Amino acid sequence: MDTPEGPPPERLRALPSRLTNGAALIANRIVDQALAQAGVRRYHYALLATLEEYGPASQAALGRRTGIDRSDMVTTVNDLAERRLLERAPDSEDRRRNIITITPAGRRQLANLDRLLAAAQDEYLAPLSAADRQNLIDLLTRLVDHHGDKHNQRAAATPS
Amino acid sequence: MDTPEGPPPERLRALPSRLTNGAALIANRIVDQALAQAGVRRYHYALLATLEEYGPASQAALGRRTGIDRSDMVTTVNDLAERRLLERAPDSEDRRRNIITITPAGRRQLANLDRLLAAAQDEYLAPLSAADRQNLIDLLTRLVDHHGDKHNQRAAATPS
DNA sequence: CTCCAACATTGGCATGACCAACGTTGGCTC
DNA sequence: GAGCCAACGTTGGTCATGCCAATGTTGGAG
Repeated sequence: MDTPEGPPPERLRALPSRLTNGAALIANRIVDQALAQAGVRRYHYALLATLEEYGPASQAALGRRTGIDRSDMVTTVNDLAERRLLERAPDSEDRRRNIITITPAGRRQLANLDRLLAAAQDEYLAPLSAADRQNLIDLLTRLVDHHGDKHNQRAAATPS
Repeated sequence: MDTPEGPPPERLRALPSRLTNGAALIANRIVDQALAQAGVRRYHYALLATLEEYGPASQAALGRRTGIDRSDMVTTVNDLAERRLLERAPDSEDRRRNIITITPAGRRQLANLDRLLAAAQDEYLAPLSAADRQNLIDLLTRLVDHHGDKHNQRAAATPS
């Protein structure tokens, strides 16, 4: 028949911000789907990965490192604590704090998630060669670093 | 104390999906802020730009070209019609359709938005050279194209 | 004339990324 | 010590985005 649709307008296709957002949509969809196989969402993975990498920490500190808001951190910790993937214990030295510790089960789940996530990255980056992928990572890293992690750049530039 | 925080874990920093998402967050924030100066959001710009580029069309067709969902299109058209930036008229030849047409005021606003948006892109891409920018655009375009616009690839690959 | 497809519209939903307020606790300064 | 401010965890919101489902209408194909 005729041509019911045309492709998106050039004006929009050329917009870097729009391209970035489109790619993010795709990446997030793939990643979410992968993590969903383990009944987990992105926040959960980020938290577990940070815990294993840095060791036990307070919720606030974890929030700063992952970029997760304090309030969202509460929910995330709740979820994972229910499943015994981590433990929340009051800090004896500072009773304002909860010390979050990853459990052995948490580590096992994390290993599983790493596997799922690696496959997801691969699917996302499928059309790119290894060199292209590194190139993309470099470019995006420069963008992200330049704009300081969100609007959180307090400790980033200000020594004290 | 000194620095209670460390940077985000390497595991997360290296994740392309996460980098992409981070960049998208930044880009969207900058763009939203720019468009807000004209009291407009991304959907509004996308619609106006598509209208000027392709001429009058039905809401459904515009939705397909912009990637805006039909239901969201209704709201977007409502917004812009209220401000007389476009006109919604029933199609005399197919009474199911509304033909959306950009107005002169709409074109003027669009020109204004283009200006704001160009500045926003520039801010977003600030740390990258011209070559880097083109490189990034190419890479992202390949990603987006490969994954077919979202999960909409009905006409894209499937004949019938 | 029937049946199905496309359309516009309403209403909803989940998520992500936020912000504000609260009560508690720690640490600092007077 | 008393008072004050900062940090903490928690609750309870907000807002836009990207979606999906159901409805009623209209067109067109058979």
